[in-house]
Formats: sequence, structure tokens, C-alpha cells
Amino acid sequence: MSTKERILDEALTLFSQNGYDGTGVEQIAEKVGVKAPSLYKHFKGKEDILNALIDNAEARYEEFFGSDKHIGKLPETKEEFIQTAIQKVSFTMRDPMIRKMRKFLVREQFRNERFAEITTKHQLSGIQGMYTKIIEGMMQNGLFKEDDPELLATEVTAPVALWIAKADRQPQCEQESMESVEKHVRHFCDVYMTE
Amino acid sequence: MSTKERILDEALTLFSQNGYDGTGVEQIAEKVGVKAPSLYKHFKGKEDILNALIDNAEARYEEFFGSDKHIGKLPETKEEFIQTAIQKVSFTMRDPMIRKMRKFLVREQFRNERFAEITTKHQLSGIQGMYTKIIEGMMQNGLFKEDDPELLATEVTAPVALWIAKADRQPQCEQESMESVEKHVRHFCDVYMTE
DNA sequence: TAATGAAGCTAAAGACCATTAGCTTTACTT
DNA sequence: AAGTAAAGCTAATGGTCTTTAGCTTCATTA
Repeated sequence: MSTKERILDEALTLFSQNGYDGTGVEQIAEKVGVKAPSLYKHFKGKEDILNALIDNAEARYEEFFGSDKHIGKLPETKEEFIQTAIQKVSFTMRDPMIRKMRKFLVREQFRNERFAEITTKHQLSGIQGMYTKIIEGMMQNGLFKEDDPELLATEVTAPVALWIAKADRQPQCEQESMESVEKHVRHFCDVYMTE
Repeated sequence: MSTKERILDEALTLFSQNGYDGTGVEQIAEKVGVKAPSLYKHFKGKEDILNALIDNAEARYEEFFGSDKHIGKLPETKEEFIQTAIQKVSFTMRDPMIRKMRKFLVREQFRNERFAEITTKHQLSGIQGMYTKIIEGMMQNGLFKEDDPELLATEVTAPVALWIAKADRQPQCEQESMESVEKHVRHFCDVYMTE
């Protein structure tokens, strides 16, 4: 990993922990194993690092949710739907990179319009759009009762988003959150899926 | 309003806009109409202001959700449930004080455990607890089908929380969010309420 | 081999910021 | 009327933080 990438990596870690204003360039440099002025060989300034990170966040979004590839094959049974859903949540909640990115966006979402938009994309449009398509497909296959797929996508993903946010704040609740998620998803399936 | 209260008021406004680290004591003083050193006649330091604000947030939570008073009388029809729900959301989304408090907590939730806990209370326990009791009561009155009231409370409140968060980030979406809320609540009632 | 440019370093400038010291005013109390 | 305490002010201190200037090293290339 190049120094430039290492700077971005450590900056993201620190920004997600202490926020942009709460992080000094010296801290970033120290984590990278370099003195602060050396950062300026790679970035024009502190804000340039921030902008590079948000560029990455946007690119990551496009890469992940830009095409329909990430949907994969549609679940064919209720249990398969539940299992893949839980597994996705567990991964999203625990993966260090995704976790850092999420906390970073939550912290900096009010900085300007661009941050706001990208946060909405990551937090709402992306995952809800994905589940809209999955449910739509499964509806056509007769696995879901006829209903508005977008509405159902919101209803299944929104509680999950709140529990993930809680686990980000209070990591000791991670297990508890996962249990709530499973209970919720099962209930959702009982209500909206066909037998 | 006393100077001390005015300081807290302006500090909350600025902290919700620019964050704690992004706000200088001089800015607070200027909004109050006073020079920065005068703040120290009322608070021991900048962090003391922050702590007073979080004390207020906690007190406000206890006052509002501590007793069951805030539940009021149970809705007696589907339409009444929908109307009161929408009205509560509209108020919560638009009231300037509540909005500032919410943005403040979202921004500072990772500062320490106390902030994390109070944010969870405001964002999850409070409103979900309220709806758990409302739905529970209405279930006993035969207006809701038999189900787990806590689960239903989560399912009706979580999407609302996400739309409110979106409207905080992107105020131009406020109307759109309210429409989504209404659509969602109506769908929720169609599914879980008796005829 | 000489030249070049990338990437590091030290030292320091310059801005900003929270806080303190010490003075003044004002209002209330005795 | 004298005393006192609250609440404001100016000036300044000490610290931190971002950024720049200028030097060194080293690898690559002409």
C-alpha cells in the first residue's frame, strides 16, 4: 500500500473515531509513521484529504450499487431470504472498512451538501434500492404477496439501519442488535411472504 | 431569558450546525452579544457548556418519556391513529428546538458513552417505547391484530426515523419525507390493524 | 556519472483559540 | 452611603494546529 493510500486509510480511521475537526494532521502522520509536513508531499492540505475520502465513498457507492450485479441470484425460499439477509447485515455491521466509512459519513454528513447526499445514498438509496429489486423479483416468482416493493424494502431495511447505528455507538450491543434483526426479518417474512 | 440560558441556546444552535469542535467560544459569545471571556462568568469552560447541554438533553428525555403521561388517550379508529402519528412526526421534524437537539446528538453521539446512551434513548427507546404502549393498548381494545407490540412499534417508527434524518440533512426533502411517512403509516395500518 | 524528482526531514512562521488576570460598572443590601 | 457580588470588558498568555521554506537522501534516468 502506497504512502498516499496509507494516509487515506489512517485518516479515515481517525476521522471516524474523533471527527475531522477533532483530528490533527500530526496524528495522521504519526499513524502513518511519518512527520506531519511530509503529508503535504501527497495532499495539498488537510481538507484535500477529506475530499479524497469523500471521493472514495462516492466511487465505492457507484461500484457497489451502480449496476445490478450486487443483487446476485434471487433467494428461492423464505429461509434462504432470511439467511442471506442476516448474513449481509452481519457483514455490514462488522466489516471494519464499512464500519469506518459509515461512522465517518454519519459524523460529517452536515459538513456540506455533497456529504449529505452521499450519506443519504449509502444509508438509504443503496440498500433500499437493492431490496426493492430483490423483493420485486421474488414477487414475480410468487414468493412475496402482491404489494408495493419499495414500501416493503423500506420496512425491512429501516429497523436494521437503526440497529446498526446503535451497534456503532454502543458496540457492546452488537449481539443484541443482531438478535433483534433476526427476529424482525422473520416477522417481516411471516407477514409478507407466501407460504 | 437569562444570559446563561442564552449561552446554552446559542451554543446548541452552533453545535448543531458546526459541531462542538467546529465552534469557537468567540462565536457563541458573539451570538449572545457578549465578549468571549464573559462566558467564563457563567461556565467553567467550553466543555462545561457541552455538559450542561447534554444534562438538558437527559432531563428533557426524562420529562418527556419518564412517565406515561405523554401517551395521552389511545386512538379509537384507524384514521385517528394515522392522523396523530403524522402530526407527531411533522412536529418532531419541524420544531426548531427538537431539530437542533437531534442534530446535536447525531453529531456528538460518538464523543463518549454518555452521549451514545442518550442518543440511543432519544432515537430509539423513547419513541419506540411510546408506540409499544400505544399499540399494546390498542391491541387490547381490538384495533390491532394480535402480534408482538414491540416489534410492530419498531416497524412503524424506524422508517420514520430514517426519513427525519434525511430531512435534517437535506431540508429540501422535507415535504417528500412527510409524504413517504404518510404512505408508510397507512400501509402499516392496512396490514396490522383490524377492519 | 551527472541530473532529476520524489519523498522524507527540521525549523519555524502565522493563525487561531481557550483561558486567565485584572479592571470597571452596575445593582442590590445593610 | 458604603460594601459587596455579579457580570461585563480589555489585554494578554500559552498552547495547538496547519502550513511553508528549505535542506537531505535516494532511486531512477539520460
